[in-house]
Amino acid sequence: MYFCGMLINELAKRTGITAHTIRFYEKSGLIQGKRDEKITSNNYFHYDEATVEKLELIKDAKSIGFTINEIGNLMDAWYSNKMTIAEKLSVLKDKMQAIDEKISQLIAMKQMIGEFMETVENENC
Amino acid sequence: MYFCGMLINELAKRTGITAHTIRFYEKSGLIQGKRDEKITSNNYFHYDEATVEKLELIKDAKSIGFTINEIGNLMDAWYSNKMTIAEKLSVLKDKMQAIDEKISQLIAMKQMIGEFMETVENENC
DNA sequence: TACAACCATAGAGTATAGTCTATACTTGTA
DNA sequence: TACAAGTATAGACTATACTCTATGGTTGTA
Repeated sequence: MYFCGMLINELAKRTGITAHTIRFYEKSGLIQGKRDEKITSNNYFHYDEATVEKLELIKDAKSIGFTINEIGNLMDAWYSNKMTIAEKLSVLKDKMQAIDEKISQLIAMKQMIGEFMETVENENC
Repeated sequence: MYFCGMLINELAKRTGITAHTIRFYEKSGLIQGKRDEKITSNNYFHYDEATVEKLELIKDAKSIGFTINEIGNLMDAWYSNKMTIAEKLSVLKDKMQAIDEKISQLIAMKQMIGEFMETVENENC
């Protein structure tokens, strides 16, 4: 038995993301499995530990509202060699700013809701 | 000329939301225009200042990632009389918690990106 | 070697949140 | 009064992000 990384189902179990969704992410360019040229009987994709990490990053980024496209850019800055250091830093700085903006908006909304809760409480009197 | 509030196009101008999208929100139950029973020649909807405020709230809530459905619940707690004070407070508290969670996740992501920026910068050496 | 479990690909289907088109009636203005 | 501009409704269309089904081949185990 020859093993090079893991197949899609194990990756799914490891990350809690379904094989279907993993294939969707692969088609979207977020991750890339590798085919083993020494195996000719099938064309199964093999995934490494780095892919597990990438999928965790994708989960985190999605949960805070980044789109697949935005995550793709972030991943390029993170993992690929297609960008210069300056370009990478620029992408990362942009994301930082986007996050700061979101935090500000969330805090503003918290304030609004907090004020409204007081109003609602005083309806009692 | 008889005026009761504003028609959809003025509401659109006031809020920066297109008439199409406003109708979509109306169909989704987020806002409600009123028809003037004294006018029989048409069935135009009339909107008041409160609707302007609601649409601003919708914009804010959307920008921080709330869905139409979630915004609907929030608006019920905010404006409707269908809920008791305790129910309203419960909805608002839930939203507060959801926002706190999002803020935590955003801060965690900022940290990750920050650490990664340092790594990228050190690739220079 | 049967056969359940696994893999790949293509493409259909779903949910959310709009966005646009067509149709038809109403209003305001030159 | 013509006619451009505004309004309502229904329904088609788009984009995003999955999710599922169908089909056909491969692997592992009893």
